[in-house]
Formats: sequence, structure tokens, C-alpha cells
Amino acid sequence: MFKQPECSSCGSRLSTCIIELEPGPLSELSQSKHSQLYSRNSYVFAEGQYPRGVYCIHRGHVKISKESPDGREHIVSFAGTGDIIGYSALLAAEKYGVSCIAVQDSSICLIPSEIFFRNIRDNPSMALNVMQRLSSEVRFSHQRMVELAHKSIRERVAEALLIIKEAFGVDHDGITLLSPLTREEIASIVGTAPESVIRTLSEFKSDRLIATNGRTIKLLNLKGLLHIANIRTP
Amino acid sequence: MFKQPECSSCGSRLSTCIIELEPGPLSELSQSKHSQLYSRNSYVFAEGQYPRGVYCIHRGHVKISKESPDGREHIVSFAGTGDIIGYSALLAAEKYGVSCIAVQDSSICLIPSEIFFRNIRDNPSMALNVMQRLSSEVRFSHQRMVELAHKSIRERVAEALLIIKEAFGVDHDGITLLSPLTREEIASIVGTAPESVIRTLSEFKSDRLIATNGRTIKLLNLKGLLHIANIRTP
DNA sequence: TAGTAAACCTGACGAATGTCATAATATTTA
DNA sequence: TAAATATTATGACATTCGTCAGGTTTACTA
Repeated sequence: MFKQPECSSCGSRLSTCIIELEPGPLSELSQSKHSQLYSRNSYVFAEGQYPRGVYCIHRGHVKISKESPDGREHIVSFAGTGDIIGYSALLAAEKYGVSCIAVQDSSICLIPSEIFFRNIRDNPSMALNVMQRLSSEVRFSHQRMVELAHKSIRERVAEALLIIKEAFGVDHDGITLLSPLTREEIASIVGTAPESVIRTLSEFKSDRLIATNGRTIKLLNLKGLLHIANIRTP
Repeated sequence: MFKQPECSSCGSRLSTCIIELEPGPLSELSQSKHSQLYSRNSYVFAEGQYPRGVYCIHRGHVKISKESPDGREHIVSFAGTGDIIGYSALLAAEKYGVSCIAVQDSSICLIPSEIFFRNIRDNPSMALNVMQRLSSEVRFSHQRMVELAHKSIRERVAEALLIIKEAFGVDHDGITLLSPLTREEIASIVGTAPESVIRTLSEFKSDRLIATNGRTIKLLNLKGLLHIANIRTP
């Protein structure tokens, strides 16, 4: 087994609810966690399993997805370095309603249930932090629901590119998406067939909104994509 | 102003996170809340406003909805007697991302922010209760996202009828939906045009799955609707 | 690095669904 | 209760989108 990271010196901790912990509980958490490497496409947890804790992404990216009744995948959201995932099933005390799959080689720590529950019970700040994150997820989900219900494929593909940019970031050039996602995975964000995604991306290419080279995509005209995606300016 | 209800003797309280309060804090909450009557189609709160607390439904039903970029309404969920609404915006400290509109004449209490925050901070059980509810909302939203992304209109209309049954219940006969929703509102659940809903309901009527009389709908064949809705049996 | 599998891309076609128009009916309100 | 209004209902048509088939390119793996 490889070297377990130390939470106190982990930068990823600072963007999570674990930032609220005092040195004592933090050290306890650090010792009781289990760190593991996941290669692309390997499951961190799967729909239907019972949660055994929450997962903290030390390095890498995962997709949170759910199987549709006809067996196709739908990607609900992404998470990356410094995100904690798997709250909801644990807190609701139910089986996972979603799967978590690494989209890049990732290093992820499992924080056991007891430790997590003890800390949110004893530390009101951490509890509030968790509530804020859950609230943000609720708000994001509502947003996505409306988009899936009312936007065209073209709008949703443009939006998917923006979601990918947000989740994976861009290269030094500022326009090349750092995403390993296939067209089929993009289709799973949009909620459509891969062919429809490919066709739409071809349109975007003709309109000089993007450039593609194999799997990699460059966003040439961000403003244009925002406009097509029909994003509400708040 | 009409008589303010007393929380300690309010049955609705028992199904909410307020059940966790001790008599002292409960009495304080009861005195600081504001109760109000809302008639059908009046706003409890609107997208874009800043939250001033959470709302506890003493009696009645509301829809939680969100405007799509093209100005159409999408109904995200329903809440009724004994539900608390408006957590997420308050906790995330943002403007409401959704509107709450009474679909029946309703009596609803506003619990001011300070009181709510003080109680979730001082009472870990109540905090945990709130987290559980938020978690359930997240799970429900994920479910809806997948359905909106991958199910046909026919499937979603069948499902909408089941959602309405769940939210509003049925008459003594066990099959007549106690819902005041128009076809347009059902369309706002499904994410489609009213005409498509009406057409689909006509099909269901031909297939003896439902019967309609003006706005009222009877569910004649629940099993058939479940089958069409393509519900995963857990 | 070569071979193989997977992913990308385009065309053709049909089914599903959105839109507009218009009539009939139910619901609301004066 | 009657008139006014909103809602329900159906038809016709255009458009979007899903599906199948095929050829090409890319990416993985031995």
C-alpha cells in the first residue's frame, strides 16, 4: 500500500467542511481515514451499495452519475480535488442513489461514517458547512432540472462545455479543455445520444465557436457559447 | 389579523425538524413566528428575493417552481401540511433560486432567520434533521434530473400523475386526485407543452388508465400507470 | 510500435414532440 | 345565476431528435 496522506498538511482539506476541525479531531480523522488510488473508469462507489463513510478527493476528478431506467448513464455532476462526496446517502441513511466513477487517475480518502457523524454532531460549524454544501447541491440540481426540461439539445451541449470548463479547467492557453471525457460522456451530461452531441459540436466548429482535435476541445468563443447556452445573467 | 397558531399544539410541527426542539426554544419560536393566509396562486416567496427565514406549512399546499430562460414555469416539487420550505437559499445565503406559490388556500408560518439559525446551532439533533431533509431533496432532484433527461413525454406524464397523487392524496373513493392543478401546471411538472399533456391524458383515457371530468382526474389503473412511468422497483 | 478496439463522424430516415389555429367546455367572478 | 374568462380538447404541420448503418480516425494495449 502507498503512503497515506496526512490531513493536517493536505491542501485539499481547506476547501472542504473538514477545515472546521480542531487539531485534535483532525488528527483522529487523519488516522482513521483510508486513502486509495482509483484509475480512470473505476468505481469509487456504486448505486445501490450502502455507504460506509464520505469520500474526500485528494487529487483527481470523478463523475457522479445515475443509471436511467433504460440502462443509459446520466451524469449528474462532477467533483474534483478538494471536494467531498457521498454526504447525501450517508445522511439520509439509504443506499447510494448515484455512482461515483473516477474519470482520471485519482487519489481519494474514505472518512468512516462514525468519524464523520461524530464530528458534525460535536462541531456546529462543520455541521453548518455541510448544510451549506447540501443547499448548494439542491440549488444546482434545481437549475439542471429546469435546463433538462426546457432547453434544446443545442443549448444543452453549449452548456455542457461550460460545465466541463468549470469542472476540469483549461490548459495554459486558457481555451483547451482539460477533460478526458468522451463524446458519449458529454451526451450523458446533456441527456441525449452521442450522435446528437457530435453533430452539434460539428455545428459549433463550423461557427468557429470551438475547435476539436480528437477528444480535445478548444473553446474559441466563450461569449458565443454562453449566449447559445442561454445562461441567465444574475 | 387572524389568530396565530400555537406551535406546541400544532400537529404539523411533528413531521418537521421542529420536533427536535425542547419546550423552551419551542415557546420562543412560537412567539417569534409570523403566520399568514395565502390564497391560490399567491406567492409565499419569489425567485430573486432574499430569504428572511424558513416557512412552515400549517395547512395547505404549495408548488416550488423555477422560471426557465424562455420564461416558462417549471415545477420542481410540491410541499404540503407539515413541510418546511426555503432551507436551501437561507443556508446557502443566497437569493431564492425558486419561487413558492400556494396552489390551495394555505396557512403558512414564517420562522425568522435568527431563530432558525440559533436552533440548528444549539441543537445537533435539529441540525441533523435538517441535513437529512436536504439530503432527501438532493436525492429526489437527482432522480428527477434523470427522468427529465431520458424519459419520454408519455412516461413523464404517467409519473406526474403519481407525483400528484403523492403530494395531494386522493378522495375517499381512493382514486380521485385531490389536486387543483391545471393541465398547464401538469405540463410544468413534465417539462412540456400543455397540448402534449392533454393529448397524453386522452391516450390514457382511451386505455382506461384514467378518467377525467374537467380538471379532476381519477386513477383507474395505478399498476398500469406505474408500468408506463417506468419506475424502478427498488 | 504495431495491431486492435474504441471512439469519432456523417448521412438517411422515421417517430416524437412543439407550435399554431380553432372549437368546445368548464370555471370563475360580477 | 349568467356572462366573461380561462381551460380543455383536437387537428394539421414543421421541426427536432433518436436510431441505424457505414466508414474513418483516434487511442489504448500488448
